[in-house]
Amino acid sequence: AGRVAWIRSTRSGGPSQSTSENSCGGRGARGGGARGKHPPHLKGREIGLWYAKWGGIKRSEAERKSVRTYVTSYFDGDDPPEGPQKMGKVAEMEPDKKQKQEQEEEKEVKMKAKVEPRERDLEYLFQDLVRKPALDVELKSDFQAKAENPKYLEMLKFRETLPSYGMREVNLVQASRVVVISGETGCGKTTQVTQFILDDYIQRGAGSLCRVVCTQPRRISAISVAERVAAERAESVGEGRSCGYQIRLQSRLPRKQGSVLYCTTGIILQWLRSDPCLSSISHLVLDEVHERSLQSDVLLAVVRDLLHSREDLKVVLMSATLNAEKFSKYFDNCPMIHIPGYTYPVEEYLLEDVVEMLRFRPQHQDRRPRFPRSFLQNQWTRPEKEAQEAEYRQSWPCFARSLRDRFSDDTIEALERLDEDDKINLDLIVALIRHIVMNEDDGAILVFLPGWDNISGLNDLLMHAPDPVHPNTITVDDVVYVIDGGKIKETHFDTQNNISTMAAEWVSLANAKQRKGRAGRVSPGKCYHLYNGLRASLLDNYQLPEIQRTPLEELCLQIKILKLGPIASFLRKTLDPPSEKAIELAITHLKDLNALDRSEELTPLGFHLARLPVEPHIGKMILFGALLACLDPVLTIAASLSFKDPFCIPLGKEKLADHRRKILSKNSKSDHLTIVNAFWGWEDAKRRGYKCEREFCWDNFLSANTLQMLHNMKGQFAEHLWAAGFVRSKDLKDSSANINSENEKLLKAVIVAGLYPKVAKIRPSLHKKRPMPVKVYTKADGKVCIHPKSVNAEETQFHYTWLIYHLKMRTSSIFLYDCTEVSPFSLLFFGGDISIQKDQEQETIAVDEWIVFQSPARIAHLVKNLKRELDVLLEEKIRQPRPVDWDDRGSSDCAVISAIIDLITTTQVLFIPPNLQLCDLFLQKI
DNA sequence: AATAGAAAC
Repeated sequence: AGRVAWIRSTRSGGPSQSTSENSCGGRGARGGGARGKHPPHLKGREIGLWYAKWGGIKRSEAERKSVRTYVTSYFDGDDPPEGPQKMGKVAEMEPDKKQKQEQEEEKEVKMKAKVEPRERDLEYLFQDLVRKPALDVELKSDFQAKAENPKYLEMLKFRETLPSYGMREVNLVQASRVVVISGETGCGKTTQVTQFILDDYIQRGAGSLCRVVCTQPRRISAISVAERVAAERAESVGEGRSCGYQIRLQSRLPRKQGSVLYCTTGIILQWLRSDPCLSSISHLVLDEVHERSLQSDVLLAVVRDLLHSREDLKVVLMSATLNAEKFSKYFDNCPMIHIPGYTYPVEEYLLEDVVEMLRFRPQHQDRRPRFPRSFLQNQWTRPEKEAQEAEYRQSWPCFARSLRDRFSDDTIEALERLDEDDKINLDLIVALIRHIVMNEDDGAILVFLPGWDNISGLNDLLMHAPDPVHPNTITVDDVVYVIDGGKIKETHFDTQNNISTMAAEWVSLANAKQRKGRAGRVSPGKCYHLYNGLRASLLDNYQLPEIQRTPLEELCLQIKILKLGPIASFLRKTLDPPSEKAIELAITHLKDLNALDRSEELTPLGFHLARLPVEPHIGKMILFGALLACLDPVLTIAASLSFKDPFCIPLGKEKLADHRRKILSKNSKSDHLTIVNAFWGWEDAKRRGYKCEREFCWDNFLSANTLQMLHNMKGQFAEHLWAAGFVRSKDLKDSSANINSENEKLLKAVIVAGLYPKVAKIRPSLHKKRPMPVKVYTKADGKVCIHPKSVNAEETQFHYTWLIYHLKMRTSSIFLYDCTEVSPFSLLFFGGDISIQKDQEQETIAVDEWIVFQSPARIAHLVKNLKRELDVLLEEKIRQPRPVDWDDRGSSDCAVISAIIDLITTTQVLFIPPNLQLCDLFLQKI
């Protein structure tokens, strides 16, 4: 033994990886241009509808109109299928206004109707699984030919050793509409079940009737499983083959009939928008349902309803063994198949065993006076956890007594001491690693720790340890020893205080089992759990499902656009529904955002927000970026907020990385603009060649992979905006969409437009001589902290007293993870409702009665009027998406928007009373 | 003065 590595614990227990192979064009397989082919921006059902109209199928005028209306619900206008409407046509379209209005009304009706009869008539267009006898024959003979293929046979020899292989005869999948297959990692169910289904059809000469889609929770697994399956079939992945994959922005699609597609769960949820019956799928296999991801829980609920209308659809749920029954019950006690897993035996040890074996005696970590445990504990402990802790403390004396006949008194005392401290004892882990290195056989050691601070701490300890044990890279197959720290970081959503939280919690039994399994992949192994027997007996079987731990805004919009019925009644149908309070909070929030109206229907804004693959706030920012012609940088910010920022902070280089970020911020006092600067820098470096790119990333602690992913996501957003009619070109660099892209103040205003009301107030430090960090407050939480990773964390000088942020989370305190300093004007024009007050000789203007500025009433009224005009204009733009015509300075849109942009851009301070110049500016612009 | 993980036609 001599190698050790740790990984941040995750629900799935695996080290995180991300791929972002170049996928410019992701869906590029569909080249446009060829005459008679659908335009490339159409997707799913829209393609079918396009062919229905343009592909020569004859239909009556009335039907044609209805089809068109459906399409126009997103692709507004009567333009030729080559692209979105051209601006030059606007004038000619004027007389059509009345017709447009009718279409609007018809759309309303359609959005409310659950199943539109005419839509059902069109269903056959998507019923792609029409039997093709020639294909059946071809597939069958191909399959028979494989029996001679040495590569295939060699693979088959391996496949036959998998536990799953034994179940290929059990054709319950065909006999029952829903089946739960349970089995542990390594039994091969993910790769084999899909193939058994497909090969069964092929052998029966019905290959063309089979299209298996298998969902995966992670992008990485969708790709690697697809590649594995293709290899087992002695094929390559993709085009025209029997196996392929699709993930966001990247796909290698197999032939449509007689094939297996591996995709991420989100892809299927997107498919449902254009094809609510999944009519082209014969078999839907949902893998890893036991992980209880938000998306898989939602898809389960959708599929359960779908089974009423799709009598021919077969559904397979694949789960770990522990809770397979729960899924069977959810699907009307459907049959279950269990596949025994084969792994090498792993010996398990609990904390008492480890302490006794090492004769470990904890040192007091420091000389701090010891506070009672209850005081040290997180002050926001949830009630369930509180009850569990009470039970633990109550049972401890009895448990300690039971240890006496097997363990020494010193060990029991050590256990009590370890218990006083809520933290993971790193000295114990070092001692255990040393023990394994000295006394056990060779093999890699994998340590599960809940967070960065433990990892960094253990790294330091090991680097300075006298024995030659240093962290190293290991592979899955190297692992023989697993040290399970027993904790896992979990986010929750605290509905009481309306805030997301993250804290280290005890693992679940499922987590512990998964971690243990890592030790027995290639040989017998050992697993050391760093919690005692009493704790082990109190662990939950599973973590709470994600749907109960997360804010629900985005999901609510999805439910609306998928027309799954009233939000609350749909959510109540899920396997473990979220609390009524959480649902209510999300709906209220969406109403405040003007995404839902009073009867919980999508507003025009809500409709566009639901179509964009981002959270509603970020979606709003994207729309404003398009309308205010600063598209490119705003898309960078949006992509980064909805994925992750591109910065890396390597162990031990935190200070340097902070410093480089600060330089990239160019004194903008904005994390968001820092990302924009980094992205532009990267694009520039990339243009100068691969070496420059690498150097730029290295120097600035940037991840090229993440940047590439952000780039691809930006392209996807731009495509959406173009398809919806908000911009003229698909190209996000198009000059008409970027007139204001260099305008820092306007960019900040657009960030406000998107993220409002996530606002914090800065209270400048009063020490004029010695600059002190500022104090920051929010309306709902009182004092909060700027996260140390933010470029504003140590900032002492601000121009304004307001910050806008996106992510706020309660960990050790409440942190704003990202923020941008913003001006009063941006809050006035892009924030909430304005009110004007006059009390005690003081005239003020306030946004949502919290953000208050002093202002002469005359100016306040001007601001309020201008804001009202802006709101009307923006609403109109969103209801009928059209790019702003920046060339026509006389048009009313241009005048109002230009006035506001001028104000935001040119005015340093709002109130220099009495500011005649400012008034003139208003009057002139209005 | 601190950084669980995953995901979108």
